[in-house]
Amino acid sequence: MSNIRDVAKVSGHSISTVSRVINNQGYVSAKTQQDIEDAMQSLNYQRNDMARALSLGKTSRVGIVLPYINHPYFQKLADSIISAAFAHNYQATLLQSNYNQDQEIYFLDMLKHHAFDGLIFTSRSISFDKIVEYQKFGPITCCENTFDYPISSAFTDRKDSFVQALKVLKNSGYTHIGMTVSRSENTSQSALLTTEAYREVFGEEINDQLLFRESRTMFDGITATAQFLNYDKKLQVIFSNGDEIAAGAMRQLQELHREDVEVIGQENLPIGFLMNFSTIDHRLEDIGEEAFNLLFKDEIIKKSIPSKFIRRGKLEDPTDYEDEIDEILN
Amino acid sequence: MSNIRDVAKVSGHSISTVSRVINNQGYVSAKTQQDIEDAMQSLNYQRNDMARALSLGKTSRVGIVLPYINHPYFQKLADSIISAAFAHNYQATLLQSNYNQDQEIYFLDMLKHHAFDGLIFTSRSISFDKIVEYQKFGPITCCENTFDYPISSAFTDRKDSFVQALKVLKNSGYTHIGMTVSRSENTSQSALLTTEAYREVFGEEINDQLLFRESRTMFDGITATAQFLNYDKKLQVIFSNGDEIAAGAMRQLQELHREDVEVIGQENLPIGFLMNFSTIDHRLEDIGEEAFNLLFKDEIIKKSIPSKFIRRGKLEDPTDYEDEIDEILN
DNA sequence: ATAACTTATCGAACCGGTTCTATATCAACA
DNA sequence: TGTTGATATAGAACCGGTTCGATAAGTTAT
Repeated sequence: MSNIRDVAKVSGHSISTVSRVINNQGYVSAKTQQDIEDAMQSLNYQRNDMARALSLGKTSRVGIVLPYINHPYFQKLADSIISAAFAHNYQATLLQSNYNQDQEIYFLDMLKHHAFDGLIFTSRSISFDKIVEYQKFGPITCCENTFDYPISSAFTDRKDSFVQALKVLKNSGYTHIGMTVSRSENTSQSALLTTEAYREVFGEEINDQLLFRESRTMFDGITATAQFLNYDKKLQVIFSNGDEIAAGAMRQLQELHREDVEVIGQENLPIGFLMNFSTIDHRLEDIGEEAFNLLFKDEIIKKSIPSKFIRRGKLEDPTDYEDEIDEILN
Repeated sequence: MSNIRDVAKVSGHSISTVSRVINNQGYVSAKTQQDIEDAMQSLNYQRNDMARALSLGKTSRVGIVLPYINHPYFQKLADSIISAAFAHNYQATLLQSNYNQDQEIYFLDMLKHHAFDGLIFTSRSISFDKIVEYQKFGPITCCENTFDYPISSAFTDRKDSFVQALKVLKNSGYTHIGMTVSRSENTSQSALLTTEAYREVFGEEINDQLLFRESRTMFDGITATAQFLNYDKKLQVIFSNGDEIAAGAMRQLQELHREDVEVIGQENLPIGFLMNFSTIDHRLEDIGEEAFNLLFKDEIIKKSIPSKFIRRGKLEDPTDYEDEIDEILN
């Protein structure tokens, strides 16, 4: 494998001139250009991006930290980050943490070691303080509310969107509501926000029997549905923490011939359209794109993106079917 | 930012000795070790992985070329490659091609430019010859049959699995079958294999009205279903080219109250379980893992992985529910 | 006593780029 | 005719690691 020095030698020009030819930048005469191109050709020269990265102090790569790669929520978010990165000539690498703190710190160390130009946390288990501590090694943004911490972020106001959806339910006269929430120790506290929103709208704590914790997969949706119906035969709504959980709930309701129960999911995945349940669209496409764009801004910016309640089934709004299809396919 | 030379100077030892301490390898006395660690501490030294990569000639990264990031098939495949890579201390970067040949060549050029140690094609639009041409720049594997080309690969024998599934249908007395196939110009020719399998099992060409081409999303499943039923009211089976297409078909069948029609998907995604249709599991987890492992073998290896027909609905087999859940969740 | 190892360390070369500074030529301008 | 600015090129320093070869001291075996 030949390098820039070989090309310089063979072409009879200097290294810096060869560099200028490679980068097509600066003054080079037509003849010199030709000499050098001939030399590159005959030596079968290929530039080395590793050396380039070292010299420039820039990798053109960002890391995306996510707890689970095979989870629809994070897949959708990661997709939008990757697309935004690609549009700016950056490559993106997926880093699965399993919500393991050591693993997350390992990824932060990769930033410290210049393996990436920046890091995006879609979710995390470590504290914001830890992230702040690592900011001196490179830019970091989060896809969740970072409150008073000096960390750029793009996120939806989850509590607000929960309150809105619950108000729709309340106004429609629904009172028997079961809720599923994610891992309670999750630092993003979306579990906490869910119960807070319930309290705010209905003026009381949700009954513990109608709250299903640690919900993550469609099987949790199945289990939760069974639990709710076992406790309350008059159940009217299942408010779940994700479309895949909602899908599990839908299936279980069909199994038990309780299609009268309304289901609400989150994230607006295609399955919600297929199985015809309502969902809260947290605009992950926008969040991912923003999270990338904020990475290289000089100031700390926090961008709150409004979510959208998509009503289907009995809650259905008169909406344009074509629009909805476009929405789902992006 | 301090470097290894600074550490050497401050600690009063040589660069090579510092390097040995950093890598915890080779002879270093206890006192020297301490001196150097103190110096690293006081200088807040952090190693630079870019320089390391250049010096070692190894990036510890692989690229995964896939046409669409937000497609369940490729997501599942990419997940398994990323996991396998991570287990071997490699990072993986997703490279979306949109089946654009220039884009695919751009990714091959990245391999040439040492941006990756290897490249995995989950699917492609360029010819195998082009891939062979680039092998001199680094290892490349494919997730499809590479036939006589000297390219390592992990794949399922699709035609064989199609034949098997169709035989099950034939033996059960089904004859009115609609089929959806992917983009016809797809070099992986899975579209061609589908119609070949039909011919082999039923001894005749499939009726063109019962063949839906360019099928990719659940909306294609909806459209195809409408087309099939419009042509043949006695339709019994929809044999689709993916679970998301099958899901669209299921939804449309429900809409039209034609739940009597059986649907067969491919890939064994959770949605198949949720909506209760049969599917061909092409073992993407195994294919992805193998595709990574083959990357760094010295010889060309082609690994055919048997697929599995998962019967649900009217085709259901007595299977263990628990096992199935494990399967879906991995 | 000396050969043969093991342990410990250093210096220099190397990986392959980018970029700053210096130098030189030539044309245009006053 | 000297000054200025654009064009063209070279050389060296720099980015920050790894590693080979040389040297030397201490230990063990014969």
